[in-house]
Amino acid sequence: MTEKNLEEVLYLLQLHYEAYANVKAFADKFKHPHPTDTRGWSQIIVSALTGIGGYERKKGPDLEDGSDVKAANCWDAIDTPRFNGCIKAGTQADVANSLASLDKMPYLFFVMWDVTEKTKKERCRIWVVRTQYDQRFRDMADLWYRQRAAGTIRSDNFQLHPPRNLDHNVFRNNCGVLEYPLLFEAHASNGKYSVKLADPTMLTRGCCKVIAN
DNA sequence: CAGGTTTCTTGGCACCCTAG
DNA sequence: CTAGGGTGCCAAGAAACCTG
Repeated sequence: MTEKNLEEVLYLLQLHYEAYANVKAFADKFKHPHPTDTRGWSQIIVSALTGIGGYERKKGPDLEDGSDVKAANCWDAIDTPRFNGCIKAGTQADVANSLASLDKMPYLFFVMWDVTEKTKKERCRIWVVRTQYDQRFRDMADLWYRQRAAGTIRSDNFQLHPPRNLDHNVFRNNCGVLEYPLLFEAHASNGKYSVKLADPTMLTRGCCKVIAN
């Protein structure tokens, strides 16, 4: 996460914002959803930030080192945005349905677009979980996998509820309420982004903290 | 408000067909 | 036989829909 990385990320965030802002008037006028590709933009921005390239073939992980990127966009969302399918379950992968899926993955990145709590500035935040080492996260995932194995949970969709339009870092679900390591944050003021936080130590030492169970 | 479920889109890939 | 085009199915992921 060098200055060069941050410069590139800012440029991409700016592109993303302008693409959104420019097309939104037309999306509204013709009553279509805005065509921003949250997944695609998020993956590129995470690569720009961390230097970890994409996984060239589309199936499998998102990044070349086996990491995954989850994305959610609150701008003009109809429903409550959240992170869907954060950990593998019910898929064909041989490690699906257990913590083994986390052992194969160095990082799990969460990218969310929302607005700041008080001033309502457009914002992009990126959290990172070190899936192989983060014991609090693994405990929570393990609880979910065990409830699913036991039939208490029937869904394959592991969901996390992020802090939408709120200035904190707590993601919730019934298996654990944790504070997540914030890697990056940028705000737009009058349509111009600036970096509010970029903390590369989260890639080596970040850990979730238990807020409640 | 959490979360289960459905919808919609995209890309990979196997398979089939045909022209050369 | 081989290269290339066409097609249809499957997996994945985010957003929307819905329920208690």
